[in-house]
Amino acid sequence: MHDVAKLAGVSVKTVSNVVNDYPHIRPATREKVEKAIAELDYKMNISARNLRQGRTGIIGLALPELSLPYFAELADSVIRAAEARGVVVLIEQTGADRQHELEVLTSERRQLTDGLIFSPLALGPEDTEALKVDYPLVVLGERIFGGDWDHVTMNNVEAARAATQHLIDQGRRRIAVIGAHAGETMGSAALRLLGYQAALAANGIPMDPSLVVEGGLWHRATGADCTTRLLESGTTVDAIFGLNDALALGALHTLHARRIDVPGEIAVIGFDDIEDASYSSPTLSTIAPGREQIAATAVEQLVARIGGDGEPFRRVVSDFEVVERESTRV
Amino acid sequence: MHDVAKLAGVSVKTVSNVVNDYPHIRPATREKVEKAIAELDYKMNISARNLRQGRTGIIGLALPELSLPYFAELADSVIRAAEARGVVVLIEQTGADRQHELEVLTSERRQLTDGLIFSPLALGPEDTEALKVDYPLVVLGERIFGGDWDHVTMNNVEAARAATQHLIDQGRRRIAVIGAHAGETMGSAALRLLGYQAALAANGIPMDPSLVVEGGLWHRATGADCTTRLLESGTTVDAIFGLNDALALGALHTLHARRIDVPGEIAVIGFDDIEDASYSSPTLSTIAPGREQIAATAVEQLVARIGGDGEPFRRVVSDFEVVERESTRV
DNA sequence: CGCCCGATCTACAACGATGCACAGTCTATC
DNA sequence: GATAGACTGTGCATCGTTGTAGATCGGGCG
Repeated sequence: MHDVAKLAGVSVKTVSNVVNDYPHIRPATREKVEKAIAELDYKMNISARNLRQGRTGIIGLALPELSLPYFAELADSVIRAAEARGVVVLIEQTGADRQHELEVLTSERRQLTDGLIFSPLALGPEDTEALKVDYPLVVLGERIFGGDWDHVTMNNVEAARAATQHLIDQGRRRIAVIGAHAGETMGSAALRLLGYQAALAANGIPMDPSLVVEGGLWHRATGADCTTRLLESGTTVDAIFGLNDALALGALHTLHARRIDVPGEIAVIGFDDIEDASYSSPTLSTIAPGREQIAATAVEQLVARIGGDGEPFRRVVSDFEVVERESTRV
Repeated sequence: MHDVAKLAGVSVKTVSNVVNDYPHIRPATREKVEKAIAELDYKMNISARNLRQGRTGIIGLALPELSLPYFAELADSVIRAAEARGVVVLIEQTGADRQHELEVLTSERRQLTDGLIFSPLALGPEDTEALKVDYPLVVLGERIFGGDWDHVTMNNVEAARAATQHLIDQGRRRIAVIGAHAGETMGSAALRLLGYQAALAANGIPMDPSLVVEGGLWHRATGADCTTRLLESGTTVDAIFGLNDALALGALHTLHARRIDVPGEIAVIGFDDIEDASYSSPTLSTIAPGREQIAATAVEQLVARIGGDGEPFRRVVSDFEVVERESTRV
């Protein structure tokens, strides 16, 4: 910048003013400076600006792991949304481990980022305190509610109810759920299960515990495994609601292996609308949770906070949609 | 740091020396300083250190898009490998657009990263010059060869030959390829096609142009579309080699929709071994390209360069493996 | 006993940008 | 014609850290 100033015959500060679009500069001066910048191929030193301004232009995104398609697609959307606002994204993987999730909040890396978008999977209501941090934070998902931070989430209960209702509308009555988490009162599993129960109740269908299958990590392998256990339990089933798409895809896998017709014998619906859902065999009906909307809202909110927005903390609930595909099409 | 120094009764520089493990410090002094650090909960200002040292501890990872499972899984591996070496990863998506890929190389963001791991998909040999950059760069993939940079790649020709040979070993003779790129001489498409041709030649099977189906982007939709065109062309087919897994999964989708038995009528093999391949119906045979190894090697090499390694540029070729699953199991 | 050397610590000047206060130079306005 | 107020541009201090050179102190050695 010093060299540019010398070449243009102005002060260093004027060069700074030009690159920062300070309004009161004569066109002639601006032109001189810009010419000098071009001639020397000058690039601003970001580290210096960061030091001076106390900002880095980087936001953190903490999620379980990118191998899970839902999070990969979420990261994709977040990166795009961030780009549109001129910030870049540093991704950290927590592996859905509670300790690791807590570390992310206080890690040295928080120094490097202006704020954090955090999608916890292992934290619970007992970790509320840990989320009271002194930097801008936007929390995604349903693990923890009502704290002093911004929250972008979706209406899990309503969406799960809609998914279940969709199956009921097709005449299914023995609807199993796979991927439940016993004892959980918060979190996607609990909320989606609530929606499932609400739909049954609304239609006067009794809830049968043998149709609720526990399953820890929401991977395909878990879905496949849950389905095997379900079928081998001998209970009657005419539909399966996978609490996410990976589980549902795992279910399709098991059903296919056992030559059970989908949706003829058993209909299947998932949750998340990951890309795979459109390409499985049969294609998977699911809930589209408004991923783009969640990402855009989260980034927008975070950037506003970084910019000093002092509004009260907000909770944004995104829209969802039932997507009907082959796995439930009669 | 100033406050810590005052509290500990030493100079600022001594505090700096302590946190940087400078060897010549009396244990008593070190202890005093560490106590002060703990008491004040002091955290180093990374921006200031970055400015002073001209390093950020961040490496860039430029790839087409995270929605593509192969790249999501690659990013996952790269982030883990980077973490093991104490650096963090900034991901940039190029959308497989040539212009965008060129921009990534000169972007202002390169200031923020100490080096770049770059997986181009649209660049070609004519862009060799653009890759001659003044920061550490490790290139992944097969788009461009033999330049002045480090390269981590896999043996595409051999792997594709092995995949094809696997089909031939099962008695298949009318083996189609989907996802070919006409006119390309470099890049995964061209190399894998070479391997395919080599396998046919080695087994005395004539190459039939009607079995080579063009397809631009290697998405599932493309694979589904290619397969439809292939089947409607009326040519005889008893196996399909998808140049990547997404294409092969798309093919499975179309075959399923048309009620064509896999592998009974048509066997299918892919390339990449993404997680989906284990959970499709039927499960997909494929080539496992040693993703972890590629990621680890790339990060290791980049970090070495950043550390000032001045060795000649290296080209590392990773191992691969044929993974047999249901889609080719007789 | 004096000198040299290593261990230990300190002062100062950077790294490259920007906020602030201030000095001129020009318009409007009365 | 004087004066307030907007335009333009400058110099200096400063963000928090580390490299460099140098000060101080003991101990070993000839």
